[in-house]
Amino acid sequence: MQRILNIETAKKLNKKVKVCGWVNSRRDHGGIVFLDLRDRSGIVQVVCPSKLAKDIKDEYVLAVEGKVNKRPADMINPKLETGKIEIQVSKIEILAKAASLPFDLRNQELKVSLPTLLDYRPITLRHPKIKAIFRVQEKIIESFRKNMKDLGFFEFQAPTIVPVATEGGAEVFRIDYFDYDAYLAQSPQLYKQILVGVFERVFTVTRAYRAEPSVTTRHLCEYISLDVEMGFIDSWEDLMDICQILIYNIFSDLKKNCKKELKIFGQSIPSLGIPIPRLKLREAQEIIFERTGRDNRREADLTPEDEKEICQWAKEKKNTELVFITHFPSKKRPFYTYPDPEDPEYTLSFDLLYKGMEIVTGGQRIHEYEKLLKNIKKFGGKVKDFKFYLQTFKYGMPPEGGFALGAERITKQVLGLKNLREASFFPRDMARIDQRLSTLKPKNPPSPRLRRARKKND
RNA sequence: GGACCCGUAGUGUAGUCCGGUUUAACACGUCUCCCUGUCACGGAGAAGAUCGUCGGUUCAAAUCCGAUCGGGUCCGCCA
Repeated sequence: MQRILNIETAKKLNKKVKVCGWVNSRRDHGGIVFLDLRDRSGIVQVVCPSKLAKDIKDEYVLAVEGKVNKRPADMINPKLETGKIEIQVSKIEILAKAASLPFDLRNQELKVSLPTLLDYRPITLRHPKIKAIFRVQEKIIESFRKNMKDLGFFEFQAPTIVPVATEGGAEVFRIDYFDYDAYLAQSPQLYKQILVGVFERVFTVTRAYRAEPSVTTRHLCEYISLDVEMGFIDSWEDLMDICQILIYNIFSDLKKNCKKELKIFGQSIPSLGIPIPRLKLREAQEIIFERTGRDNRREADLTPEDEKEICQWAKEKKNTELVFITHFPSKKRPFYTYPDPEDPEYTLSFDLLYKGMEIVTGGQRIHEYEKLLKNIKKFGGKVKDFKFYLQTFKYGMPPEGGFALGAERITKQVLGLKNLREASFFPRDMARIDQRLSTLKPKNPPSPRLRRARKKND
C-alpha cells in the first residue's frame, strides 16, 4: 500500500490509508491506546487496541495502516490540522525502535540548557520549536536568492579555501594545504568583487570562517554569509536602497510564509514601507549622548549597548527597529573600503542594525587600481599577495560596492533568540565542533609538516 | 585577551546567603500496575544523585575556604 502524508489523511475520510512516522506521544488508556504519529507534514492521531500498541514507545518509527474516521464532535482537537479525524489502526509495523529520550521532547517548550541543546542536536532538532527556527532560516535564504535574482544578480559559488587572509591577520583558520599554508575564507569578498568585473551584479550563499577567540551570544566560527556585490552604482547610497528593498522583501516573505513559526516565538514582522533611517556614526553617537549621557562620541564604533539604544530611538521616533549606521572611520574598515571624499577619515560604509544587533554590513569599494594599491600598502598588506585579485582593477572595474547579511543573525533577531548558536544547525565555536572539544583528546597529533620541522631541529 | 556568574538523579530546577530533623526536595522523563476517548491523558507505586573533581576549615560540609576541571553571560572584535 502506498504511504500518504499525515496531513493528507484529513481528506481521506472513511478510506483505508497507510501513514509512516515517529511516535510523538503515546497515551495509554488500558484497552485503547492513542498514538500521535509525526511525519514531515504534521501529526495525526492513531487509535490502537492495546494489544497492537503494547510495545510501542516514544520516537519509535512506525508504518501504520488503518481507516480514517471522523472524530465525534466533542473529541475534535483544534490544535491539530488533522484534529477532526483519526486513524483506526488495523496493522502496525515497527520500522525502528528508539531508546528513551534524555529529555521531554513533547513539551511545548524544550526545557534544556544550551550545552544540552547542542550535545543532543540530532534529536533536539526534532522539537517543533527548534524545527521552526530552521524553517524560518530556510525561508530567509530562499527569499534572499529569489529577490537577488529578480534584481538581476547572478549567483556564484565562492571558494572557501583561500591563499591570503582577506581582511586582517589574527582571526583566520590556517590549514595545511599540501606543502603550503592556506586559509579558510573569512568572507567571499575578493571573489565577489572579481565577479563584478564579469557579471556586474552577483550574489552568493556561502560559508565564512572566523577564528576569533571570542565566546559570545552573537559569534560563530562558521556562519552563513549572504553576500551581494554590484557594479555601476551612481552613489554608494544605491547599496542601502537595494539592501532596504531586499530586507523588506525578505520580511514580507516571512510574514506570508512563516506565520506559524513567528507565532510560536511570539514575534511579529516590523512595519514595512517605512524608510529605514540613515545616521552617520557621529550623529548616532550624538543622539545616544543626548538620550543617555553616555559619551562615546569619539569612539570608532557603537558598543552593543549603544546599538540597542539607537534601535530604541528608531522605534520611538521613526517607528522602525531597523537603522542604518554610516560613515565608519577608515581605520575600522578593511583596505578596500571607499573613503568619504568629503572627509577621508571616514568611509562610505554602513551597518544595518535590527533590534539592537548588526545584521548587515557593507559599503562602496575602491575601484581605482592605483588608489587600491596605495591602500593595501597603507593597511600594511603586501601587494603581491593581492596580485590575482588586483587584475580585476588593473583591467577596468566600474564604481561598485556591496554588502553581506548574516543568515543566523537575521534568524536570531527575527525570532528573538537569546544565543546565535540556536540559529545554527551545527554551530562551531571555540569549544565545540558537534561535540564539546573538551570531551575529545586534548590535542590533535602534530601535522606532518610540524613533525618534519621538529625532526630537523633534532 | 579581560570582568562577572554557575556546576545537585536522564532533563530542568529548589535547597547554598545564615553548616546540624535532609533518609538531599520538586517537575518532566524512565520502570511496574490500573484505566476505551485522551491529545502536555489520568490514577497508584518504584527505581534513579555519595550535590563536577581534589584538598582544607569544623564535632559536623551540597552549604564555608582554596585549587582544578566543565559551562554560561558581558566586554573587546565582528555577520
